[in-house]
Amino acid sequence: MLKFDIEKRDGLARVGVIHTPHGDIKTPAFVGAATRATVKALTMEEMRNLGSQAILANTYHLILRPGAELIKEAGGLAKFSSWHGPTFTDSGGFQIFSLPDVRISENGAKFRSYIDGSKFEMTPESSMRDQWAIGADIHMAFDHLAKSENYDDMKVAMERTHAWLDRCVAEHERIKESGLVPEQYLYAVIQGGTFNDLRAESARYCAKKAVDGFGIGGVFTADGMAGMLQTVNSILPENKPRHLLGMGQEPIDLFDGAENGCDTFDCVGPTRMARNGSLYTLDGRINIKNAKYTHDFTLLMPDCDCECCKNYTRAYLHHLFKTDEITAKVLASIHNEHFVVTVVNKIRASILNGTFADYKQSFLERYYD
RNA sequence: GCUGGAAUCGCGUAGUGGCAAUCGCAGGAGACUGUAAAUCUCCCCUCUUCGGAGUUCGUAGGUUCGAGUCCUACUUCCAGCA
Repeated sequence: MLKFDIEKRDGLARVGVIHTPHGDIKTPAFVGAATRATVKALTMEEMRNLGSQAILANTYHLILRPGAELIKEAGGLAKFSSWHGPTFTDSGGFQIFSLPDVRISENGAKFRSYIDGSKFEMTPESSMRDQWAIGADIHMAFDHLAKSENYDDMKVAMERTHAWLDRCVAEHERIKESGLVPEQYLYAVIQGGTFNDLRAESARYCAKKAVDGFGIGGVFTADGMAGMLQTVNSILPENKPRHLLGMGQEPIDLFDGAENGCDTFDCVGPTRMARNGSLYTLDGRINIKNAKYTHDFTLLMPDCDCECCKNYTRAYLHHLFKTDEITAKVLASIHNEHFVVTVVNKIRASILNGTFADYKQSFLERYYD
């Protein structure tokens, strides 16, 4: 069982430590999205320097290239990527269900590689085997995402996710008992969309399973998220960590998530925003490509102690983006990733010292005007 | 000096008798939440009450119902020959 210590609680919110074979994660924590075993535009050294505690890679992308077995041969995801710290893998369910030509059955999903057209089939069992081969500390169960926000589609997706969870747990246990691999852990994934009754049902179902933690999936908008998380996290057992899948582009998601009992987050938003020139500041996101920054010789965000903000002006960053220099994306990614990691770290500190509500209010008021 | 060729929105281009007129770049703005995202969308002659309205394709004439497209002259540029 994955060891998770809770140091302090404040309502549903909690401060804790997840002890993984590759090190501790002080929670709440923002986990870097390293889909193809890299955080786009950043080296692992830069990720460490900006304060990241863990990364999350994607099983779907990695089985297409370079293949799960190659990562196993390299000694696992942490060693292969030189991250060396705690790692997660997402199951690939999210990607597969967004593919145009995918054939889904009770057994799993059939699809073709977008790289060379070769045929693939992903099942709960294959996802578990691939995740064990990739060797992240924490795996996500292979889940089924609904085709629409429609209630009936959501219910079908949730029920299939539950059926697949049982198969994931069985396969996970089977591999674990073979005793031939290092310690790895499994999170169940909760579905149910925007429907609280389905979310509650999904949480109750997953809560009973022999898993090490929970991923909360299928959230596409912050609307209603806080209430949904209250429902789900009130049901889930307290002593296991909860990961909010894919949310964290908007700072309010991080506050709402932590406040309502989520321990870790991952999101591609910060680095994608960065590559597209949208940079976080305490006063909201700015588009550094805008003409008004041409002569702005102030630092990007003076209150920030990342490598970008300690050294470079807005005018310089503007210039790098306008000339499409690679360093534009590097510096912007360092900043945005540091920004969200730091926000969550400060949320942690504020829960510890009892100032969370004040911190949340003052941050959000300034950020969103 | 002669002979050919070319002049189209900031730049480069498409357009050879019937759309303010193609595409790219540059420029302006927006989007992005478990990443097939170094991506995508919109605007980009002028004015606009966003329905339209006006003025355009080196300059000046001409032919034609109609000209960026045909004819003449001029101007500028390019190539070749002197």
